[in-house]
This record gives sequence, structure tokens and C-alpha cells, in this order.
Amino acid sequence: MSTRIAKPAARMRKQPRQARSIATVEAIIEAGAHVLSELGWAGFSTNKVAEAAGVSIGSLYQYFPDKLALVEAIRRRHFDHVLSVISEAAADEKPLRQFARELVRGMIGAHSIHPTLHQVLLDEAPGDRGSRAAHASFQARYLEHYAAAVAQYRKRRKDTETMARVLSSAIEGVIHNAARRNMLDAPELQKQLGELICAYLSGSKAA
Amino acid sequence: MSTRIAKPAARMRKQPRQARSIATVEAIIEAGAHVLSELGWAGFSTNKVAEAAGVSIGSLYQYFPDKLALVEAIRRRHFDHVLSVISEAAADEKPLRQFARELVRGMIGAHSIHPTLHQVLLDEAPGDRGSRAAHASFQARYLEHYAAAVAQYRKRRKDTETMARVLSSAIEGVIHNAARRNMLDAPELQKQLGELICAYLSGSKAA
DNA sequence: ATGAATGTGAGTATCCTGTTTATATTCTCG
DNA sequence: CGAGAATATAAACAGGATACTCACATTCAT
Repeated sequence: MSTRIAKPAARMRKQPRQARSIATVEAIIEAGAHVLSELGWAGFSTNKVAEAAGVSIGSLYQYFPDKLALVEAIRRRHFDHVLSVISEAAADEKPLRQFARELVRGMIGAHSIHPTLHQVLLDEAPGDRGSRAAHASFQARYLEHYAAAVAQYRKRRKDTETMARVLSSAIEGVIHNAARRNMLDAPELQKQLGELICAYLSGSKAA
Repeated sequence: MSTRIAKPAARMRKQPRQARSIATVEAIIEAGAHVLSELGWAGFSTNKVAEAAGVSIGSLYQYFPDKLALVEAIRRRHFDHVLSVISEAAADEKPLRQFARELVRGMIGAHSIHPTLHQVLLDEAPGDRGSRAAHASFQARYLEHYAAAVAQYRKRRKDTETMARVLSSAIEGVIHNAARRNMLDAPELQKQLGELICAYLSGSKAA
């Protein structure tokens, strides 16, 4: 519970006060996510972001002191989103199949708008200074959620953390790959991904 | 069978004839793979590659007409390697567990030297002109191999292709993720990845 | 020893980057 | 309305990185 509303708002040069400027800031962040996902960190330039947002470059620097502050804002928004998705899927004590279905649905939803944003944020975008901490804390909570789910459906106490790691990265891999091929909506893929999760958590000892 | 030896050698400005120049070309390709894996496509500059290879920039352009020809050479070498790994693991008719073990071992081996090369090659590096074809053909053969394995251990004829896609991208995801965390050698991770493969291919119908 | 093969690295021209700043427009509120 | 604050604009700058060439030096095979 408790969807955090009072965000520390990242590092900003000044707070937007009027509705107009709030929309501008939102447009910049959204466009930033788009550029980052589409062109990668290499193609992520402040000028491009401003243009994609339909806003002049000056407006961008009115609110974000530099490029990194902008990435941090994008990162924060995306991570909050993903975390809440896992949270919701793992809430209550649902049967395994339902959990898997909801998790798949949610994760796909979280990645269908900016398909490769997650990967870019994790792999390419730099994490100097303060964002390293936020980064690590996200990773930790991310794994925690998965570990909780694993513990919930597996009796064995051993290897829970490793299993969480394997499970999460496998899911990410499948989704990332599907996104690159524009197959995120294919229902048979969603079904198979669900099967993969169930099978792994059911833990067949079959030879 | 038939490990192709006669490579068309990609697009090259001229063929190295003496042992010296062959070593130079090899060093360039190897350094290129290293730079690509370490800095990504964004940091992949011909000057950096030459320096990393301990070779002057002029030597690089003596054999590779341009940047793209170099990437093509790197790509070809890596893809050949990966393909042969899958080939070997799927050869003969081994029991499922052994196949999984060997596949995991081989794939990890193929990625432990240049951990993120595979992803960079697939995601970031451009595929203009002729390399698009090679790229597609690699993807096709890649999936074929996996599909063959899936068909071998699953009776159901349906969804074989989708399963191959899910399986391969899940494995890639886990390995890529582990590489980023320097956990490629962790034995419990290798074991769990094997378990994931077995569980999925065994196909539990458990609720 | 001679010509071919190979290696060198300073230099070129171009493009792009993040950021500032002086100016113009729009809002808020008395 | 209208004055001052908030917001938006885009030309301009300084610096750096880039891919690639070229005139020359070195090493090989014969």
C-alpha cells in the first residue's frame, strides 16, 4: 500500500508552479523516455529530447540542471511503475497460475510503451553520484519482490535468492526479446511465458 | 558436420598475406569485440579499437574499408562461435538433463570473454546493407537449433517455435544479467538455469 | 638489394554536444 | 486593466569527438 505521492522530485532547477509548466515538464520526461528507448543512451541528447517534446531546449534547462538530472527523473518514474506492478501481482495469496498470468500481463504492460527503456536504463545509462544509490535500492527491492513470490510457491528454503535472480532475468529476457520483434501482444507468447514461470516454480524433478 | 572453413572474409580492403598482418587483423577484431562489449556501440570508435589492439589507426584502415566492415567481421566471428556451441549441445540424443547442462556450460563459455557482446551486437549495432541478411540468417539458424531441441524433448507439436523463442530469450536474459553482475561462474546459478530449462521442457501441467 | 607488403600517426574536415543568455510571450492577481 | 512574475524561445558558443586520409617509415620475401 501507500503509493508514494510526495516525490522528492529529483534534482530540479526550479519547481513548476503553473499548470502549463507542469505539462511541459511531463512532456519532457515522457519524450525523454521515448528517445532513450528508441535511440539508446548513445542517441539521447538534450536537444533531441526537447524537439521530441515539442519544447525549446531552453525550457528543458529551466527545470533540469543537466542531462543527468533528466535521466534520473525518467529512471525514477519507470522504476516506480515497474515496482508497483510486481507488488500488485504478488499481493494476496493467489494460486500460482493466476500469479503468473497477472505478472506476465503487468510486466508486458509496463514495457509495451517504451519497449527497451528498462534495458537501456539498466545497462547503458550512467549511474554516477546519487543515482547509484537509488539504482541499487531499486535492484534490491526488485529482487525482494521476486524472492517473496518464489518463497511463496516453493517449499525449499535453499537458493531462494538465486531463483529470484534467475526468474526475474529470464522474464526480462523474454519480454525484451519479444519487444524487439514487436511480438509483445502475441497471446501464445504470453501463454508460454506463463508456462515457463509455472514450470520453474513448480519445480519438476523429472529426469 | 562441415565446420565452414572458407569464410568469405567479410568486406576487406585487401587480404593479409604474411603472418604478421594476419596477426594484426586478428588483434583488431579481438580488440574490436572487447571495445564493443565494454563500451557498447556508443563507445565503439575506430581509434579506440586501434589503440586497444596496440596497432595504429592506419593499419586498421588498411584492411577494413570502414567501421561497418569491422563490425561485420566481429559479428560473423561471434555468431559462428555461438552457433557451433548450440550445435554441439544438441548433437546426439542425450537425456534432457545432460543437454541442459551442456547447453548452459557452452553458452556461458561463449559469453564469459566478452560478456555483453552478444546483446550489443543484437540490439545496438546497426545492420545496414548486406549485414541485414547475415543477421536474419543467423537469427533463423539460431531459432532452428533451439526448435530442434524443443521438438526433441517435447511430444506436443504445437507452439514449438514459440517455445524455442521463449527458451532462447530466457537463457539469454539470465546469462546477460549474470554477466553484468560478474556472476557467470557462480555454480548455483548455473544449476538453477539448468533447472529452468529442464522444468520448462518437461512441461509441468501442475496448477 | 629491390620491390612489395605492412605499419605509422599527425592531420583534416565535419558534425554534434551540453549549456547559456538575451529576449519574447503568457500567466496571476490586485 | 496592467505590472511583475512565471514560462517559453532559439540563436549562439566553445569544446570535443569522430571517421578517415596520406605521405612516409619499416620489414618482409626472394
